Amino acid sequence: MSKKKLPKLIVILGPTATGKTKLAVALARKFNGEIVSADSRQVYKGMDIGTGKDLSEYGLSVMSFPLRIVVRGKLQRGSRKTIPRSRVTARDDNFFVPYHLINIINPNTEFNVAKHKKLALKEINDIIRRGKLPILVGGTGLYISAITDNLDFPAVGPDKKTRKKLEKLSTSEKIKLLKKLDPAALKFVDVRNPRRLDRVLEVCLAGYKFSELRKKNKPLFDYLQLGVTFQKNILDKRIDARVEKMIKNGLAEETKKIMRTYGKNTAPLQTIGYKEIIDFLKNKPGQKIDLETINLIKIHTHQFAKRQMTWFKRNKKIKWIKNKKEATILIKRFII
RNA sequence: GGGCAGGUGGCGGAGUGGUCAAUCGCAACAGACUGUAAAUCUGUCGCCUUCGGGCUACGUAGGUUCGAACCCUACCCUGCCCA
Repeated sequence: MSKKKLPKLIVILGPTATGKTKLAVALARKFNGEIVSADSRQVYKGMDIGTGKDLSEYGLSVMSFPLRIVVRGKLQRGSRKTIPRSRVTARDDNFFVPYHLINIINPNTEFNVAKHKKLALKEINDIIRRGKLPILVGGTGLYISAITDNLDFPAVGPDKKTRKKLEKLSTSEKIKLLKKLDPAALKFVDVRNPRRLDRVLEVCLAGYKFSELRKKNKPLFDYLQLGVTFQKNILDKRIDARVEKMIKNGLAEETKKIMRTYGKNTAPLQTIGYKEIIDFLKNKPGQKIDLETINLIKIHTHQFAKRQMTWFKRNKKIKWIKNKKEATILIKRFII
């Protein structure tokens, strides 16, 4: 019952290329909402094409207002005629929807779940304070879970020094060390995954027990999770079309630009779409992206979408919806 | 027409008489996931199975051998070179 007292939060999730943004924007318009992104890559400035940012989906900003006006139902571009303001109406199905946590940092800035959780919480609470409905939208399962499950992150952040030290140890030495520092963690930590093992040791070496720190807290929101997806073969086709579009829109140029300004080893460039292009350019600098590379991007995105679904599938609270109508019905019922 | 190289599991590609249902990579399928998560990692991967094993397989057809993907013969196909 106390759950009813919690502020309401809508979550729109699903694998890549399913039209989450479009749906979320439409729902935001309908329910007076604002969007908070839960996407680990769209936070980066300049990574637009490859992360499928599609900022135009959010509608007309105040700035672009004079360029697209509707007069008697007809759209006029850059009309030079002075139209009395009273006669100008923005297309009321296309007004701007505020979004948050997109384009917030440069690619050379470190980012992670804990940071995202902190920022997202702030944005969500601000939206609630403004009397609007927060809509969390994205495909990064962990980031969403951090908010909905109110994951408790250990006080120790990434530490370069300990990571350097750990580099020198072999896996078996690391396991031995963990056995000594936090034997309970051995039960659930995937020691074959170096990244996981290192992180756990990082926490333990800072004087904590990873097995005790890692827990879920009481929920902060009364949330409704809506999932959008497609049958695998259809989703793959959507992905393919999207990749083609990205290439046409200049993904290669975008990649080069980031490489130039931040260096090709910038962490966020380890993103599907960018990394394949970097590999290609390494072998054939200056050449036009070939079919093989485009195909690789498609395949890697298919695999990514599958991984996303693996994550979402075990979350039984997600209500998988087919369209905006179903979403609307569920939200109406939820926000009463 | 002649010479050379080669035909192996969905693809690439090892193997060159027994320990080969066949290393490995890719794809595919399934899964894990608490500070890199579009990342990272794990399992399965000829067919059947009561999980002991059984069956069919390395271009095709024969042969040698106790035993062949591996040796021999013929044929078919592919690539390169010479006509």
